[in-house]
Amino acid sequence: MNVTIRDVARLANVSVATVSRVLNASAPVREDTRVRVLKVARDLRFAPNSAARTLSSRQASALGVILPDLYGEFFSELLRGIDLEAQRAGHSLLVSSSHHDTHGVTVAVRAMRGRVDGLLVMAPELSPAALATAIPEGLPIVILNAPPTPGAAASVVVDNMGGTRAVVHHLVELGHREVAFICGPPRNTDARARLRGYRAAMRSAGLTVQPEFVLPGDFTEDGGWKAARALMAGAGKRPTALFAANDAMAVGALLAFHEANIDVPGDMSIVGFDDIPIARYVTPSLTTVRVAIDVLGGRAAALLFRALADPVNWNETLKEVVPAELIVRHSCGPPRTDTIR
Amino acid sequence: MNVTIRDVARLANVSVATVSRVLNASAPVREDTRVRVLKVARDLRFAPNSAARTLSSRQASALGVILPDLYGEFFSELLRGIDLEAQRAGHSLLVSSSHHDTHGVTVAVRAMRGRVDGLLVMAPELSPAALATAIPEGLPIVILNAPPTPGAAASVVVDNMGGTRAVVHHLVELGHREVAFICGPPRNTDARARLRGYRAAMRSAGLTVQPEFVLPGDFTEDGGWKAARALMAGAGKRPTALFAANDAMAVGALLAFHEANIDVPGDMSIVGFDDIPIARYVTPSLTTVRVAIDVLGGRAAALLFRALADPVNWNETLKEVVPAELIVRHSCGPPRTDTIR
DNA sequence: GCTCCCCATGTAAACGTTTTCATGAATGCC
DNA sequence: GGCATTCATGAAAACGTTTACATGGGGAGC
Repeated sequence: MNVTIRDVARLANVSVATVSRVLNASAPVREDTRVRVLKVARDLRFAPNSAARTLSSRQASALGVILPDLYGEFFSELLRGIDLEAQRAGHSLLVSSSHHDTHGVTVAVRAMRGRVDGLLVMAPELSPAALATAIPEGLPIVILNAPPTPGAAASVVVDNMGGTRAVVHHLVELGHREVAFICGPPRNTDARARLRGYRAAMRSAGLTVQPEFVLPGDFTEDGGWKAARALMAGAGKRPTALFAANDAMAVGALLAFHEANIDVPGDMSIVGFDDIPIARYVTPSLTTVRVAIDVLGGRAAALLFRALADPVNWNETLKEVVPAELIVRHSCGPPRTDTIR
Repeated sequence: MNVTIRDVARLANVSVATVSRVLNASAPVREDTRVRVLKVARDLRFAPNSAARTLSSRQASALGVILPDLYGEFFSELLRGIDLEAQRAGHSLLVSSSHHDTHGVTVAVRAMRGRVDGLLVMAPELSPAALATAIPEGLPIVILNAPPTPGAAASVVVDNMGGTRAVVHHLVELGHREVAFICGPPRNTDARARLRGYRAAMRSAGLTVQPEFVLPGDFTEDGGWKAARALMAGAGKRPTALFAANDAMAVGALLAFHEANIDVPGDMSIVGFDDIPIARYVTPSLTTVRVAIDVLGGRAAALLFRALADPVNWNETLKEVVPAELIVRHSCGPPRTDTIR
């Protein structure tokens, strides 16, 4: 490397200890030596070596973020929320994505060992047990969108149940009886919770869910498009409303219906989930469930900082639920009555 | 921290050097001791401390990424491309965003000192000179979407000129004479290049640009929406086509016209720039300029790795241009003729 | 059977900080 | 004016690795 604290010390005629004290304000230093050291440091464009500092002080000033993917607005919003909170605390972000299986997560976690103070892990496709084996001891961890895992300091989850209930309620109030659902990836925790919520809400509304109205999906636009096509190709009765487990799929479905000249919301009502930024800009603007994704990320980071600040008490795992609120826009309406059709 | 290489060495009855050799395969080790060490390491769930390793080997196995922001699909795509390439090389990513001014970039760069092997910097609002003062010596740097900066190993830019030329050409061929333009942030390099490209292409098509048809914008959906509103509120003649400097603004404009019952592409043609994933899913699907944003990121990372592998030759700054290709979808058509109107 | 060499391993010195402990000077107290 | 106390500073030991160098043993070549 380049210029070290030794160089600064030598040129300022002090010991390295004093330089360190000046730079970190960790102990009182006489004013004149302070300015002298500062001047030399600036002249030399000295920047402390973070690796050495981390090693010595056992403080990395960095958070690790492990994500399953980076595709789409959901993750950029999440990351944005985390970054904002981390930056406020003067921490950097170590990001690692594309980890779908236990092995991938394990490797990513290992790579972060020693360079982060804590971990934010989102691994919606891993079972809590699998996740538990992947995470190291001795490092505070906050789990995103998954139930509290043994060994984790905290977890923050979205109120999928509340959100789905609100959606189904809204559709039923509009008069819909036949509501189809596009699932997310089969092993994704959020996706499963939303499917469960949909089923439960339908049941409690006294409606039955036709098996052919539950369509497979994968959280991508293309997946939503395909599901909508499958729905249209279906032989039986067509539903009057379609509930997609996330916004990306809802947007894809919107396109499929548009291509098929099926009017939304006239002939088909569509609802999404997440309220990604683009949701209000598609036509018709998407009725969806608002999850403040950036807030979700920020909350998680804040929880992690709390665990960091007070290392004693994170044996009691705490769980936070981020609210999910129905946002009514223009992609839903009453079902067209049969007489008109 | 927890278990160190010393613990492994002691339990395996070898020296720490041997453990290191086994774990890194950096020198031949007898097979039986190798498996013994490996077994102990696994039993102890040993994970080497990255900070120590970095300090000692002067190899961080990490790349720093400095971004102006994280909002929207552009950045998540960029990050995705970078992450993919970095992961292939076994490197982690240190991400820092929200740096709009020289000071912010300087701070971010300092925080990365010693924990990364190289830097990927996107600071489109900084002048090359300002950028030059912010970047440290001795660290390979690749600049994204900005001209080569003194001190940088390489830069990769988008072919803004080619892209804008193709757009204007396409519109002119359709018969448009009055093409408005929504600018990006005034100090953003890409935004400026696109504005320049638009003006140049209009001129070479023999068309004049009316001053009131050049609208301020900020690269956000809301900015595009506002610009479109301003256009509609304008007293004079209305253009027949609108070219937005990025997709997000085009999407916002689309909404504004939809709200005002102005048919796109019937009454107004719209073009964007970037081809973010959502572009094909809005209605009408957006004609735009495809910039493979993930490829852009991947390319930049690859360039950085090249500079890393061969530290001798990056005094000759190299520049790479990512092509920009017109993608015709459904948001453009011929202008409605006056007689019909 | 002697020498040479190679191979596996150990020893110890980096790497660049922070931090504990020691030291000496200056100050305050009686 | 001597003694306790505070205060600024320096010396040196961590922190957990990697790696240059040293060392010993065993096999090959004659």
